[in-house]
Amino acid sequence: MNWKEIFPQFEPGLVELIEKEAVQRTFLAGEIIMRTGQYIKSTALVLEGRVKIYRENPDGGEFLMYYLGPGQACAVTMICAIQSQQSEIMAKAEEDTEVLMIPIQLMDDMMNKYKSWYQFVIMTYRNRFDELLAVIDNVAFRNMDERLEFYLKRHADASGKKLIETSHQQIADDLNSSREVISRLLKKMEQRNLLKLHRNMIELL
Amino acid sequence: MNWKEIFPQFEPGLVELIEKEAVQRTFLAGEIIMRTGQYIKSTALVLEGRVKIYRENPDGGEFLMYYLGPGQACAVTMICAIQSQQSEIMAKAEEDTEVLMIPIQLMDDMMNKYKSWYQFVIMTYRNRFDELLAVIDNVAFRNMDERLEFYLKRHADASGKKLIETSHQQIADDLNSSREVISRLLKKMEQRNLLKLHRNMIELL
DNA sequence: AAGATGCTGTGATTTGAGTCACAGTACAGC
DNA sequence: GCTGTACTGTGACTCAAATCACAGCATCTT
Repeated sequence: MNWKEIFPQFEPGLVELIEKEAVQRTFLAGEIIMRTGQYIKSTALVLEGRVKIYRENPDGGEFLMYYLGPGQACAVTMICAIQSQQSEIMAKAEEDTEVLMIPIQLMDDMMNKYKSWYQFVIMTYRNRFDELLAVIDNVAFRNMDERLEFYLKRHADASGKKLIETSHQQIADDLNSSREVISRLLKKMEQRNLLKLHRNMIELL
Repeated sequence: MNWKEIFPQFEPGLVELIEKEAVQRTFLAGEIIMRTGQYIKSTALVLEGRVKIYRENPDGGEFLMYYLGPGQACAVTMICAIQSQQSEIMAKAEEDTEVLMIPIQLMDDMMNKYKSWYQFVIMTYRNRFDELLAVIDNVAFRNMDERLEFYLKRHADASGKKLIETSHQQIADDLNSSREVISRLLKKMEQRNLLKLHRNMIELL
């Protein structure tokens, strides 16, 4: 997988620098990329696969914030990286995932020298900020059924598939709800012909 | 009110530029500084007073995200400013408030030229991001009583006073709850000797 | 002073969602 | 095949919070 095709907007000097200094790394599905409280030493750009950014709650739930796909980067990593601070969130590979790790020491210099990097960082901030706003909207204003619909839609968008391979329990964790509630709501959606339920799989219609 | 004392970290060249190009403006308590969907033409730095950043919900509530005090700036304004995009949030003066308005055309240049500005912007991003994470934690994981306690504490911190001058209805709006629920919870807190209730005023103990 | 308006307190009821209990089903491994 | 494990479906119950209904107060207006 050639990262230059995924980030075509980067200017030549920047490409060279990344070529020289960055490390490409693979995470297997389920592997934790970053955990709460961990110190950050590099910024991660996603090349392939899907990364789940979530917040761990006191009693074990994994409250989903958003997914990162190819061409995206974690805003938290960037901000933390710049100030070498601790992260407040968890990142996990949902599928086998390739990332490009850029050491934080380079960040300052890159921001100053390469306009295309600077713009990429700003765009990343804005997009992640907007995603957080959407999450807040959902938990603050919507009922579980609406949140579930939103969740399924986003999952499909992020993976590009109509088939969502996951258990009801996993969805409940992501939404900080309970399995029974999700099962019931899914059943209702099936009756409304919005989807079809299978074992470990939901088929959107 | 001299803004240079509030932003002592700004370097001389930057101070000069702001002196020349920025406009100082006063908003009266209750005045809307920015509304959802509005196009942004300048970034606002708070000099004095307090600005409430909130999200309007479909049926009229004002869901509180955070307050901005002297020395702080709105991250959303900055991000939107840089890309001249629409805002997703509302900003309102909670008290009479002085702000310094910096035209967006200058942003790019300032980011490139002045390290102190660049650092200020990055710091602002990070702080606001963290506040949003805290908001998500609260609505996702906490019950109303805990959220109310957090709300009162934050209000006191932001205003620097032990007296919170507001109605139960206003608190309910900020937390996207209902007046009766808040009244009852406040009563319970009063019985636990955490505060004392007055008309349009809550006294923290 | 009388009335109007807005704020607060409190019971009764409803509702969305979480919890408990348990049954049925699909699949993996032996 | 049989068996254990993980996933799913459903009824019954509980609980937090929203809603409804109203009454008492404080403050302002005229």
